Amino acid sequence: ERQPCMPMHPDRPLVIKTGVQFTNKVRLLVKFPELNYQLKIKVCIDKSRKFNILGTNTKVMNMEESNNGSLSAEFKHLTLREQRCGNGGRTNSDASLIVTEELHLITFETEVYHQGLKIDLETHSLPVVVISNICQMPNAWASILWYNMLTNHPKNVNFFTKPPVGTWDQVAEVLSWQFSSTTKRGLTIEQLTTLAEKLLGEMTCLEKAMCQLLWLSDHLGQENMAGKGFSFWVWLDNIIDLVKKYILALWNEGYIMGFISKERERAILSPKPPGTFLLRFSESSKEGGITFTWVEKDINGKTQIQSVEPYTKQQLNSMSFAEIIMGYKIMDATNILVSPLVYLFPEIPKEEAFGKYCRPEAAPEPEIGGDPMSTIQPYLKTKFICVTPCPSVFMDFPDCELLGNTFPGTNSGNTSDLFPMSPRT
Amino acid sequence: ERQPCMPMHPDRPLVIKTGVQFTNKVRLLVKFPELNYQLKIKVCIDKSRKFNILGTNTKVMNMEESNNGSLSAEFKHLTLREQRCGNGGRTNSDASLIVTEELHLITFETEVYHQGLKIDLETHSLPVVVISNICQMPNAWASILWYNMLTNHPKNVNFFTKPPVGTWDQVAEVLSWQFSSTTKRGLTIEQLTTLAEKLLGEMTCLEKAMCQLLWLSDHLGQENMAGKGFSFWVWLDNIIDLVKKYILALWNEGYIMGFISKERERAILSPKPPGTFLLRFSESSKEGGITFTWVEKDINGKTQIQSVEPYTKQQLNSMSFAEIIMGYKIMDATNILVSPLVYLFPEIPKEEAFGKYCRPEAAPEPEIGGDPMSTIQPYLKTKFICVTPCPSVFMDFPDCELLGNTFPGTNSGNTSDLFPMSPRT
DNA sequence: ACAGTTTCCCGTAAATGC
DNA sequence: TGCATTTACGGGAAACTG
Repeated sequence: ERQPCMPMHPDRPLVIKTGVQFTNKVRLLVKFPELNYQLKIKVCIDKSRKFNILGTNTKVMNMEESNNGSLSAEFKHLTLREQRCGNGGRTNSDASLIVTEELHLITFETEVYHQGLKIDLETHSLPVVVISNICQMPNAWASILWYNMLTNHPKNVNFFTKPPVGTWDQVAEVLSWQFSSTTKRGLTIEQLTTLAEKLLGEMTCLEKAMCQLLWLSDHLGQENMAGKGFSFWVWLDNIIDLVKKYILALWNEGYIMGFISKERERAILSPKPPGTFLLRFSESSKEGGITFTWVEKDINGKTQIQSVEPYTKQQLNSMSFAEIIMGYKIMDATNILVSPLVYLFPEIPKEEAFGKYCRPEAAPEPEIGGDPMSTIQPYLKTKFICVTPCPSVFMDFPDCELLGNTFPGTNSGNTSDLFPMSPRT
Repeated sequence: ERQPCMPMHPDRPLVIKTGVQFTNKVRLLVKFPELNYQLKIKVCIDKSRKFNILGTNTKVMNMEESNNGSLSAEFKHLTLREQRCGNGGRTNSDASLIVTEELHLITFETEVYHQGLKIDLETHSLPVVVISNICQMPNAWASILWYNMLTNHPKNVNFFTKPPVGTWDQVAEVLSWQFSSTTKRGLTIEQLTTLAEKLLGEMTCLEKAMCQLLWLSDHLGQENMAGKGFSFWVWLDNIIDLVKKYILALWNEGYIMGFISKERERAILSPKPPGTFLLRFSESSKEGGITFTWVEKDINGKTQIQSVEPYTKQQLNSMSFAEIIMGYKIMDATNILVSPLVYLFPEIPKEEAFGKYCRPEAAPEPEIGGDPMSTIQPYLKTKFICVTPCPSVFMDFPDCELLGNTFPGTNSGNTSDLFPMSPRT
């Protein structure tokens, strides 16, 4: 017998969320056709924390048509439920570990009778991490990656009590794979270098290659994320999610530089003509944001590097990023809108890069079912244009006062209705 | 003994969703202090469809401190689960009714021994509707409203096999109450009249008052909603939800006319000066939308009535409606933005009405943690401005072609990344 | 008090049943 | 096949619990 597989989240095997169905399969590697329908397999989970497996947890092995007659048993619709003991609380034997570093084994047990002799057989999955909420996925998945990157041991559930260090090369490969496995593009050397600086701090390339990375609670954890209260993995996962759900085509095209430090950004943009811009991810936002940075000349002819506040999934829901780029305008003192974005770095005209990803402008057209006799106009189509007003034109928004009060958080919506500011008199 | 109460959704008692906790309470109206801790109550549900009650379903009555010593038992953390029978399928005795019209009774049973005589006592809740998904709530709640509007019968579970008709006056009161019970404002006569026209078609006021409304499958159901595939109740519920979550303050102020026909809108706006506008709900969108309609003069001096495509919750998430109103612009042929909105009907300057609900403009400010030595600019704040470009300036968006292809649905997001249009050559 | 963790449950999407 | 209904589960928020 041998290693079973453990799909759940399609892209995140070996992480199981309580209450969510998972599937797994055992195969008998040695062929014993005569045992067809003879082996009854039982799935269990280790007892370090008390989980119950719900669903049909015993099954008889049978021959796979597809796989040249080897015996297998597939368990579907299994779920895990934590058994809170009477007095409550976690029944964790190793309370020193946080949940996402706690490793568990799914075991498969059976008995074979051979020449009157009972033989107990047992095999198990690779270590799995059990989570209770999807928000634990990024860290759980990081644990799976770290384990499989650094050991071939099939069942070292105490791996994280003393996690081994990894080299930057190993980490870089794994990071790039997070992108290449779910999009058409992995990470470039430049992108990886930016991430390395984030994780390792400033050092030379040679040093980086030699450097050994520590696990979560150290370099990859909260501490190195400048006390922002979320781990590197959470930050990166949200970016991967942003890429997959909102800007996949642009990412696949290679239009998104993404990971680039502000210093390097300035260095490569400064020599470029005004209007040259690049796209990069927000470094500070946990939820994953993307922004553009461009070169322009100020009134004195001095080169300026500008960025807009990063766009989040929230905003990308009502407008695609390509459309935001194409439509973005700066409002000048005479209320004229001009786009500061002309060439995607190095020198691709923005229309060439993003035009094809914009939906066509809808021409005004009578509303369906509208009364042809009436002269009521059809609905006017609205374009949300992202505009950055120049300070000199704030007077165009008469009642919106110009306060120093900057609230850098994202636009959280409806609170202004619930907590109206006091009216001015 | 008497009627228990049945909270679940705070505002929607008597609707229970399977798998969601609910609470109920029985009180003994006659005082028998000597029975304290003597009466064991059991909760059950009728057997018309087979539901199981999960949770602690027996409890002993005890004295309430708060309620001058009457006996009561409160059941918390109860949930309902449908027991699918072996062969699958609904075990509904009355298959003619749709789920949201199927009424069930929660019963409370107990036994009293009095002078050696066993007395079975039983009471029950008002009829409840059991749903399995929250999307069934609007129709389920409508059933509860209809039942309680038209009968005092405590347990007529077959009510909807032959639902009685209601008068418009009754319906109007209930509709208004849907607003007044969760906001500070019910419906005006004008708003109710619009709804009446929607439900009853064109008729005089006198006729309306006399008119009797039929239940769901007839006037209040899909049919009268012009084959749009959703019931009046779903439409109205989404509007109530929109009001509560996104425009509560504006609603409470009475700024939202909301329910007004396009004809009446034209009639009241036409005599008004250009720039006069009103706010009304979308009539065609299931998800609840709100738009503004204004008067303007075209180049020939002719009065025009214009509306924008309604804003949905999706869009109101990233920008409050007050801000949308304040910022909305029409782009003229010279790229100048002008606001067509000046006076909220009848003649309230828009700044006076909506200014206080706009968040203050944030002045540009260095990013926290930014390097003071560098000349990298802080993030520029973005304002999403809703702009309606005039046809003559479509050339300002060079690669967004002007096609006749109008897609009236809401902006569903990221599809443009997944299904890019083919590039032009 | 507080942080790590789990539970609750809406709302969308998919699956299922009739 | 199509429609009615249920199930699945991510994600935000509240509740829990040492």
